[in-house]
Amino acid sequence: MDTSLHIYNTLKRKKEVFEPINPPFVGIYVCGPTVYSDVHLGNSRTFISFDIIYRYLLHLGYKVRYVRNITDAGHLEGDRDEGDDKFAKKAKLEQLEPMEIVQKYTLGFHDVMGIFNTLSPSIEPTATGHISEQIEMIKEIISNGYAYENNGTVYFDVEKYSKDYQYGQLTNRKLEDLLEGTRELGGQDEKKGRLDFALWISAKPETIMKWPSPWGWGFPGWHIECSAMGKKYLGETFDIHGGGMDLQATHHTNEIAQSQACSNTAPVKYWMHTNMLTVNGARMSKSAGNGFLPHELFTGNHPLLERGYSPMVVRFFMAQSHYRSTLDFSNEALQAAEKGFQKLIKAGETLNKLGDSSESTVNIKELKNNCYKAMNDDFNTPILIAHLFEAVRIINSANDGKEKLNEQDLKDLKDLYKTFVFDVLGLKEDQAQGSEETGLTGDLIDLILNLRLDAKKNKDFATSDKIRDELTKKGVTIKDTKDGFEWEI
RNA sequence: GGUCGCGUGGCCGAGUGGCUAGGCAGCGGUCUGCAAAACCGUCUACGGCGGUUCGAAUCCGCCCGUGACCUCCA
Repeated sequence: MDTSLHIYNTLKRKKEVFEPINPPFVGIYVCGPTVYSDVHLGNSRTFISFDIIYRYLLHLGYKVRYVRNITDAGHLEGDRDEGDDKFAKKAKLEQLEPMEIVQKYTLGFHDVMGIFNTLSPSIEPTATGHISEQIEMIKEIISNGYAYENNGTVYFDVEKYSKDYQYGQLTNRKLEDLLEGTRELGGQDEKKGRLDFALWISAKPETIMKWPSPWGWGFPGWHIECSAMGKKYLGETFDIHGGGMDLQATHHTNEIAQSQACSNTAPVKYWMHTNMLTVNGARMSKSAGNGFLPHELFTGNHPLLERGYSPMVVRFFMAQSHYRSTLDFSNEALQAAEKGFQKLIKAGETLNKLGDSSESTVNIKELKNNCYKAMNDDFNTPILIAHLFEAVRIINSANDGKEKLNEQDLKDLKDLYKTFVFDVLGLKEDQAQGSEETGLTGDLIDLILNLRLDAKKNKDFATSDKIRDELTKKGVTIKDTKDGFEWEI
């Protein structure tokens, strides 16, 4: 059986065996957020997906350099390559400095990533911190003849480039088709070709964020930052480049073009794209106005939500679908995920209390192999989770005395949980709302439940049920066991 | 209009040319004073019409529906 890791490569439109360029090192670049507004849940999905990919690569023993940029300049609205970028516009709106906008939403982004238990990237470079690298790259592209300057703005010459390379290879599009689908030029445009995009944009007198360049004061185009920073930290050709599927046709296509035009090498060996989060079948996006913010989800403070869901439930919910599939968002689906997540975590707690047996009625080795098989097949987390629920069944059955686990089984199961549930899927126990209770409250609940136990022994069920009902109303869940009770808030 | 996808049981969501993922919900049972939890069993689907095949939900064709991208968006 082939046990090597397979990755679906957008460039080839098929799964390929993953062979790093310089093993054991792996370079991975993921397009990070544009920090001019709060990240919504759809954005989060991409970063959670790549967090699991990063974690699995680490688990396999690769020395991974994970680069995820922060776009803090140069991102224009619309297709007009003029005027202020998103940060300056937002700054005017909120009456702040552009860099205050950047700071505010960068911190917010990191906060959300922390809440979702994602690992920090190895390097998190910013566009504004790499202006000179971008300028150098643009100069190189111009001298290679694939870009031209007009009134202080530099455009990438797509038609020229297409004579030597395949421009639309990532999305399998032909130049003629692309040209057909593009709208007419506005008239006062300075571009030669309608597909040409800006590498450097000349500043207007009122532009706030601008830098000096060989072409005068200006700011970089959006696509060049990722090419420049990927090259700087991971080399001219690196292993994996990831991002959302919406970036495929434009951003990543242009990244490839820039790198080819600059260095005459393909920048990336494996392109990976995560699919969109949808709401009622339509893509969640900023512009559509159907975005959920993470904190709205946690608190339930949103018109479409009946109540809140914890960050780990959301993470589990996302891991239950494959990263290349769309995932639809609904109360019902979240509730199902919540139940499943709790079952998984509770079984993990039960596992720690199990005693071993001299015999074994289960096959943990096979289970473990199945888990690896699932992850090796293009990070198939839903299949992994299906296998983990087999572990749940085994644990709970053993707890009921219906399966027998020997010492090795217990060790292997604990190891399985640590590896896949916690290290790879990146799940952790939710902070129960009541976990910060003082010991006194817990003692009091124990006291009350001990009184209830006495009532039960005396067959005074009216009293025992009353106590249970009242405590349930207060949010304390009671489970009777053979000779006692368990409770949680 | 062009490119690329998708259509799976009540819901979410994998996968596969024959061996009926998984979670949630439902139903029946075991356990329990009753619950809860847990376990066992049950329900067993692949848009429509053709074709290839011993055999297709899985491959091919057509049709219908739906989505993404082609314009900023993870």
